[in-house]
Amino acid sequence: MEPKKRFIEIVQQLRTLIREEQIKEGDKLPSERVLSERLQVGRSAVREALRSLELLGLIETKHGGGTFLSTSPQHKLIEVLATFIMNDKKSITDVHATRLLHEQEAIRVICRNEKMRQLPVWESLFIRLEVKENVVRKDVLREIMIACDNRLALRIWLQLEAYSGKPMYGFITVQEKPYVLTLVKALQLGLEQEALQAHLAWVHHNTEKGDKEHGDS
Amino acid sequence: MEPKKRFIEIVQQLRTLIREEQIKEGDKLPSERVLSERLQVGRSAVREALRSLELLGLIETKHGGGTFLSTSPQHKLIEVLATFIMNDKKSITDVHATRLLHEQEAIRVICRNEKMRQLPVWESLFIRLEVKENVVRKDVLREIMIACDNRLALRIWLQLEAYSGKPMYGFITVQEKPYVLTLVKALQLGLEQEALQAHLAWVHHNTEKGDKEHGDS
DNA sequence: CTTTTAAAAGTGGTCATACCACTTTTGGAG
DNA sequence: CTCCAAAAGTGGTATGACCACTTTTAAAAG
Repeated sequence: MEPKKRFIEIVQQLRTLIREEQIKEGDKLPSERVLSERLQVGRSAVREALRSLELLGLIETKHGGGTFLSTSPQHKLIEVLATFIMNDKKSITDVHATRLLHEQEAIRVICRNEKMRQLPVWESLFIRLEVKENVVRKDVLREIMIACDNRLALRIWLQLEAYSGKPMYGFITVQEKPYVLTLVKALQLGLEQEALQAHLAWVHHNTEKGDKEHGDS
Repeated sequence: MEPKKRFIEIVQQLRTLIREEQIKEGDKLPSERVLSERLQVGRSAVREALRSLELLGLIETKHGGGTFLSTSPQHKLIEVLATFIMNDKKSITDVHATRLLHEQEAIRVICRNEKMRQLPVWESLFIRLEVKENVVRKDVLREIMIACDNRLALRIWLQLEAYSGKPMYGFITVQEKPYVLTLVKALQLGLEQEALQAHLAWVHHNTEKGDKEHGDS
């Protein structure tokens, strides 16, 4: 085997430390200076490892505040990829297509798995939609990605989602609500084709119209 | 907008520099010291940007040799992800499932696109397989991923593939050749279901038997 | 006592320097 | 010309010093 990169080792050590220290999501990590002493490496080496984790959205850093385990992953990964290898408009298309790809597969997986279909989250979503509560688009899709139980795919999707921009953060409008309701219902019943179709129709509806609203900062 | 992270800016500057300097894949980039002077930032800042690009497989660094634009992307991304957020055996399962997901979608896209189906690469592959030439498994799948023309998905797949390990680098055996031939032929003819099925059967065949051979270092 | 506010300590961000390990280039010996 | 050792170049790491910003602390004001 080729010799491991240094910062990969440090990442592994950080992982062990986090587990031993029982550091949970949102908690503060030891400072860079403390870490460099604990791990017996220079601060610059620690920073390179932390930078990698930040790029993947696994940690968040606040200037002057500290380093924290991420709660809701904010990555920079796709942003770097996009600015670096993609020049033209095709970047947006690719991100969109790749995101859709993951969502469609998740729907397939869920439809074919009885336990996933019976998760209470679907009933909960259905009620929230029917009761005219404002539901953010992203939330529905995130639940789907979470349900299909592939943490790696979830990570990738979260990164794609964050780069998809504002439309994902908008509320579900009255016009598009039928698509979502159909999607959720079809998911519960395991109607794969219907669910896939509803999802596509929904996404298509959103991309046709240029929504500008978005929920939170 | 929130103020951009420093290393993101530097990544963009690097991109501009690479374009202006006409640096192509495989070419050497200016040294870290030169870059830090050209961009008027510290060497550590340059290194953080370069580390990000390396993590994404966009550049390769050789200790004592220099920094080069990647020809065939070498990740580290999935490795970091896997070692950090995945503890148990499920990591391997997730990587595998996610890779399959991308391959299946690529097959669907190709089958539904006439131009992609008519690419000469399929005929070429078919001949190479029939003539008993040794063909590496990874190569077939990579051609498929390339053909479907989603650079982002291709990047992600390449990273997943690299983490999938040795089986991908093995040669296609006589036993599994029928699956591959069926897959390629079905691709050309646009027989979506048959292609998907052949692909699954092939992968299943490979994961059942534990191949140890692998082609190059 | 509580509230307010300014100083101090802590932390990430950046730069500069020095040194090490390794590779590439160079130039002289044969 | 070939071969090989020295020199130069380059990435890798550690250290120290600042800066900008946040959090904590403690003194001052009410």
